[in-house]
Amino acid sequence: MDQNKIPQATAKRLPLYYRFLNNLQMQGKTRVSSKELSEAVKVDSATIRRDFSYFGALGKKGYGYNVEYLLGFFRKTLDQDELTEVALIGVGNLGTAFLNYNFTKNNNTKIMLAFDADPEKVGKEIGGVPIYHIDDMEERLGNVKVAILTIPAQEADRITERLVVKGIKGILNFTPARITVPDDVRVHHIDLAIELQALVYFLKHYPLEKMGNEEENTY
Amino acid sequence: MDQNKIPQATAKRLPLYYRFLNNLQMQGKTRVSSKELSEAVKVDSATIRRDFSYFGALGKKGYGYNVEYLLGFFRKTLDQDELTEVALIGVGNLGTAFLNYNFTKNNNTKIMLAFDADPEKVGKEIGGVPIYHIDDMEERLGNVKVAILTIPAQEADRITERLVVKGIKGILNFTPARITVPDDVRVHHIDLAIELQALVYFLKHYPLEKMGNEEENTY
DNA sequence: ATTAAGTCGTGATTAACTTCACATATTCAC
DNA sequence: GTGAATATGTGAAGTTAATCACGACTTAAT
Ligand SMILES: NC(=O)c1ccc[n+]([C@@H]2O[C@H](COP(=O)([O-])OP(=O)(O)OC[C@H]3O[C@@H](n4cnc5c(N)ncnc54)[C@H](O)[C@@H]3O)[C@@H](O)[C@H]2O)c1
Ligand SMILES: NC(=O)c1ccc[n+]([C@@H]2O[C@H](COP(=O)([O-])OP(=O)(O)OC[C@H]3O[C@@H](n4cnc5c(N)ncnc54)[C@H](O)[C@@H]3O)[C@@H](O)[C@H]2O)c1
Repeated sequence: MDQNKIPQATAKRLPLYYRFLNNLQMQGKTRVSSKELSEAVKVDSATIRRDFSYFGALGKKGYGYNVEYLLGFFRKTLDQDELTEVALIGVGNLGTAFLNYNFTKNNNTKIMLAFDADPEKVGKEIGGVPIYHIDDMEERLGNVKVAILTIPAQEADRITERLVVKGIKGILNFTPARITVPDDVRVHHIDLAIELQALVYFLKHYPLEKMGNEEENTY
Repeated sequence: MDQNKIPQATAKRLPLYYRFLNNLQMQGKTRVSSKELSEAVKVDSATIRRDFSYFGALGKKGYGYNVEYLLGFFRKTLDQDELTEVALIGVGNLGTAFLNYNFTKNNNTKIMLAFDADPEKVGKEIGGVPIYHIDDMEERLGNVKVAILTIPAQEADRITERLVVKGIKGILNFTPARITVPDDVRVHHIDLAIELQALVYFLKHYPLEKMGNEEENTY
């Protein structure tokens, strides 16, 4: 691909920058510095300049960055004009929340369909998204390449296997199960129970100083 | 604190190890190697051995680790016997999901109370957790030190300010807002829209190889 | 007792990312 | 114009974490 040299850490921050630049533009601001951006998104200003520099010289010394220009640049870079269709598997507590939300704000992703094993749920719609039976998954999935997994952990391996066979390439996994996939399938785990436990652990074992800020408090 | 030298990356994996060791014990296994663990939690076996080694020599060469012993050790290290009380702010789509779930499995954290601004919700219970009005937050919060934030983004700064004044030390922030806190308060951002966008970005710009696995597919 | 297989713990290395610090360029007020 | 203020882009240094690779020890089988 074009820019394979961009660090993954940078790539993960791009949507954040993009979102904030959109806010700025809606407020009518035409210009922004890395320092301003830094305060808003809580990322060190040097890191922001470094991140931007991977794409070339986007700013002007002594001036900063032009919001309009930067926004246009990121719109292209982040493929904001192409819609990526997503499937959601498991319409329980979490799945329902995601369907209602559906990542509507300024996004290039949309949950198009959902699956569940519960006949009570099948046939209904939530947030405009139709819910089909899990048995019909293969025939309904079509060309969708990204799935959100919000089923019970013990179902995760079986369903993942089926998703992979059907050609899914990206999975956002909310189950505690560490699923096994071939090398060409990307899985991002979001393990909410662990996030909470880790936060508690850090609070007890890594106390922060009121002043001094040696230790960063977000990461 | 006792073990301030443990890398943050290691600390974040501890709950994961702990959970899997629990599973092993329930299956009646008495012994486990770093290789087996590695396959289950998808962390390199050398990394696992290094992680454990920060706590001393927990294993035996040629044998592996004793499940019972390791589990006992981590129970203490992760303070699994102390309950950390948590408050949830904003009982909407996400908040409701968390209340129903309430991190019940083998956990040392519990959502004790919730707050919302909507009079329809106030006075009810979800998953056994009482919902109070946000106006009563200060008087109800008591000594709770950890909060989960699931309110609309534009409310985030105002509520955060109040939480900080009341003495909250850890916030799990699900809003897209990058909240501002003093140095002694720890915030973990979980930005679900960005996680999805980042996954899509990686799929398009960092294609993985079917074989070879140069690039790790989870992180 | 000897040997082969298994596994840990860790020094050394490599890799990824962040932050410092400053030369350089631009803007703005007067 | 001129000078002060501003802010980028980046080489260099620093930080953190992942991985390699192997000596040392354990187990179990013959
Ligand atoms: N809700 C939370 O706050 C929370 C927090 C942390 C982790 N999780 C994890 O997220 C996952 C979902 O959690 P939840 O609270 O939404 O659970 P849930 O039980 O409310 O929902 C699971 C849904 O999956 C459906 N399902 C079951 N088997 C299925 C199958 N084979 N195919 C398709 N659908 C199937 C069920 O009918 C149900 O609707 C779980 O793995 C859970 O551990 C949830
Ligand atoms: N639901 C999702 O899938 C999802 C995904 C990504 C991000 N988020 C973010 O998570 C947050 C919550 O999302 P949601 O879908 O649950 O929203 P929601 O609108 O369903 O719920 C928000 C809740 O907060 C309450 N509230 C509003 N102002 C309040 C105040 N001042 N004090 C206390 N309570 C107040 C509302 O009454 C409502 O119950 C939002 O910031 C959203 O951007 C949600």
